[in-house]
Amino acid sequence: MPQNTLKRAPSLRDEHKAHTERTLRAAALKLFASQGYDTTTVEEVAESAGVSARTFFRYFPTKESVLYAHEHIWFQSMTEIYLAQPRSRSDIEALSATLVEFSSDLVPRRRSLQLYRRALVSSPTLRGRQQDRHVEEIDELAKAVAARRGLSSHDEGCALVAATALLTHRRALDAWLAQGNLDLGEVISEEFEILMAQFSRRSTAKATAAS
Amino acid sequence: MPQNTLKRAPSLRDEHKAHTERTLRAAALKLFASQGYDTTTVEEVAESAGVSARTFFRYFPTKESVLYAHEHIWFQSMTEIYLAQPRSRSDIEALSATLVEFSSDLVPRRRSLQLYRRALVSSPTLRGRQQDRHVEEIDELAKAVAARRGLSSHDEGCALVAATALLTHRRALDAWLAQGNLDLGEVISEEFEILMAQFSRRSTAKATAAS
DNA sequence: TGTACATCAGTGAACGCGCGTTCACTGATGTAC
DNA sequence: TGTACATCAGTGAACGCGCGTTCACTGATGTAC
Repeated sequence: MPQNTLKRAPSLRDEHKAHTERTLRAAALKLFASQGYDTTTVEEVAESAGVSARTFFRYFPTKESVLYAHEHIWFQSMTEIYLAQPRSRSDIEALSATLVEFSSDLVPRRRSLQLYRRALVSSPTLRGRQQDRHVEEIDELAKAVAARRGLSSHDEGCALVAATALLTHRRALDAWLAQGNLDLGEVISEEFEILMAQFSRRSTAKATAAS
Repeated sequence: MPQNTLKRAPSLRDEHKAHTERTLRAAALKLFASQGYDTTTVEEVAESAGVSARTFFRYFPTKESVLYAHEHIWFQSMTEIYLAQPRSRSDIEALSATLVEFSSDLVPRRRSLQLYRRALVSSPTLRGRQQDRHVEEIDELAKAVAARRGLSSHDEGCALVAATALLTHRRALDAWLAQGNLDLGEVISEEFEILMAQFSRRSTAKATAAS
């Protein structure tokens, strides 16, 4: 009973297990990206990782789940950065700054993000799950915005700001993944500039009229 | 060969066919909403419509497709309303007005929209497809925004405006469907007010500081 | 260090399930005369 | 109006496919002594 599961030297078995899991994840990501998610069978992924299909399901309850790990961690740390932004910044400015700051965590993961993106394009099912994560993220971020504003619960305004910011972030991310050698921080920053410019249209309209 | 498929008095056969299709659509929507999409089989839908499963696939190539018909029409007519907005309005204002104006087309469809919403909640697959339609809509709307601005092709600004507006519209629609007796036009109008208020945060911040 | 037993990662085979297809057919509706 | 044939909506049965589960097993790693 005093099984001591908390800390233990990683035994040979444990290491082997971890290795199998990593290999399966890598094989899945690679195949899903290159062949398409729906057209790749679990059988193929398992084979490519050198194990049987049966073993795949010992590691992952579903075909999808092989793609998702520690997705919540990044979001939590992003929220912390947001709440540490100086009060002088507006919500949108603070969000922009947060996401720019956070971009350094994303840059090293570029290759995996690209593969994941490709898998996403290939499969409506996957896009459904992605959509669900977005909804969760909007909700969490809305709470953070509310907290920064000193509200006890998040109102529609907070939700709209959160949703718009994440939308903008995603577009920036897509552009960065699609193009060659861009600085992610800059891309995000510019994307937010464009967004904000849309809401001071009147001045732009004037400028157009004046020209 | 002169088959004359264009116009013809709807024969008994044709009417029967149309009736079967409508019955299948209605049965599917009802069952998907009440039992969940993924947990309802094509078999059940067919049975509920009084035909065999085999017949279902004569009408619809996939289980999903039973839910979708004339989705493109509404969007096109919305675009027309948008382009007819007075030039004095900013893009966002024009979009808000357009969607408010268009809401009268949505009100009579409330019941079906509600059922569809419920089906959507039950299934990631369906949300994936929904997401895809959103992407298409953003793209089409972005073109309209570009046209109104006098641009030949749509830039990132147009896309962001379109995406944000549709996001706002969807949130308003959700609220309207969830709640009791609201006026859809008003809900949309208010939602856009809230959105625009988020981007003049500085004044709000001042107000907060002054209090 | 060595032996005996326990645990547990990995496996093969068979199965259930629901989507979607293929084949061969029935019977009602439509059409030609 | 009536008869003979053509068309076509609907069907049952069998099948392929891939996800995910269940069962009974093997063999390597870990542990107790």
